Amino acid sequence: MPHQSLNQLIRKLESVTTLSEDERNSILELPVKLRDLRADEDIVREGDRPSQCCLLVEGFLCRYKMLPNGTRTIMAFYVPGEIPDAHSLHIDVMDDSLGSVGPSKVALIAHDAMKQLIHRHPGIGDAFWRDTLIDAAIFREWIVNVGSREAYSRIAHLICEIFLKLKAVGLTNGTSFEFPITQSKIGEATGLSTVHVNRSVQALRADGLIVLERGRCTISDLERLKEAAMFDPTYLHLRGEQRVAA
Amino acid sequence: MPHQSLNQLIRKLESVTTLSEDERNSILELPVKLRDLRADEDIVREGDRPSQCCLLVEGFLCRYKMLPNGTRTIMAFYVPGEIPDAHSLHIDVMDDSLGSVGPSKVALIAHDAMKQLIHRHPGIGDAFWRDTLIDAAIFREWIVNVGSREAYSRIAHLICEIFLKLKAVGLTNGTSFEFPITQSKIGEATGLSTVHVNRSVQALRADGLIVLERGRCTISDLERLKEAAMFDPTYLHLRGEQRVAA
DNA sequence: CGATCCTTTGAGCGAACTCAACTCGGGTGG
DNA sequence: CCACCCGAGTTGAGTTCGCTCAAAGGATCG
Repeated sequence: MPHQSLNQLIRKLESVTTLSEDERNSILELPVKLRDLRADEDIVREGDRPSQCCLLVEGFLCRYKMLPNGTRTIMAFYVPGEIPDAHSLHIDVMDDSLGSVGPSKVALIAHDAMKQLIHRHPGIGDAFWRDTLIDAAIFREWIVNVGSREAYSRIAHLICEIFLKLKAVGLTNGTSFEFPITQSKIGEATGLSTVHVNRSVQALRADGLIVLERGRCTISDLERLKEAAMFDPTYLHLRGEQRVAA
Repeated sequence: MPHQSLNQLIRKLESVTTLSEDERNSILELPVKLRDLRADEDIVREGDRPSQCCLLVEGFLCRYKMLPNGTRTIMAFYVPGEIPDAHSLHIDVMDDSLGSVGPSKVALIAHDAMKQLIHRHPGIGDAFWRDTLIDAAIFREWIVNVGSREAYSRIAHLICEIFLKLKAVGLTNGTSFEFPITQSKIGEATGLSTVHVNRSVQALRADGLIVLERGRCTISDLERLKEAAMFDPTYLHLRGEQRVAA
């Protein structure tokens, strides 16, 4: 029996491409191994040579690097349906680490199974590639974010992005959504100190843009939040319906 | 007669993968159209839907975005042999722009020709993918750079990276190399003001790490420069020989 | 031989940082 | 069941890194 987690993957891929009935079925036949993660648990680490991919089913993951001076930089957050280490199919050594943000569930898929699937369905391979390229576009936007926006906008931008990513896979409730990212992690992702993140979040709240509480975020005024973030959704390369909503 | 520019492409691909005799020959048969660029000329812009790829032959290119407030962020520099917009084969709309840094030469290759080449030689397709994935790894490292390093280290890191990229394709002369990037562009790439770049560069010079003059850079003490940059070359995914040198 | 772009220098300012302490809520073990 | 503890959030005060504004030297090139 196909695991339900694979539906998440299908929904994700369909947020960026079109899949045929046949392709959907083949995805559902992938053999997966479920794994529960506590908060802040690593899945793969810098230097590893993984032989399987990791499909996120529940919770959030993050990609990060440590500098020799001890600072951690988060370079990406992932939401259910994504396969953050799909690139390990082509590049052997990990140059960064992948860990859970809060408690999460992942489905592990052997590289061999992935390769067979892609070989039998080049269209699915294209979908993965498209997704990987979008990931790269997101990295680029993050360079802009940490490099050129002020604290207030950086955080606003991060929230806009996560909202749209979640919305694309149907995990939002109006403008409210799960948000297990602590302020200290927001800091590691935006290049700001925890203290300054806190003050900026308070400013965003005071301006009536967001409600941010333990584990959950609600956007009070999406238009003004996007404006504050100088947010342009082009880089997410969403398909028609999703794009309009952005 | 194959254009000499294609040898550059081969050298580049061979810095990250292995090519067969046959594959090399097919690359040399690609039809290219040469184009000369003045400094700061755009090749493709945000919103474009290119129908050709751009192989850099001479000079430097950069990838950048403009924010509504007028600031420009540079997200990557490219050196001869690279095809910065190879991803346009799979993603239709550009979400950023590509322009020359100094006067440069590029070879334009139609998407159709690229697709045929890749179709006939899946190994070359893999090489392009591998290269694209390395590009993504470089974006991630740039997030770390602008997000977590201080000005002095950021600039040192940028210089280490460009040095190794040039070295991988044989465009260095000892530790000296072409460097057409102005201080104001270093600023746009590191998220620093021109003035502060200048002062940091002076500090790097004073510490005896680099000699940076109009159009050329020489590294005086690579070890100490790497240390100052907290530079770890893993993310460049160079092959054996290159890696050792790093 | 101006015109222009790049680099350099000075001075004052401000965004974000560090350090330190205190609050709050949830979980755990005695 | 309560006491404690720990992680997350919050607040204050002083500091610093990097910014802005402004102007003055070099290159380089029609």
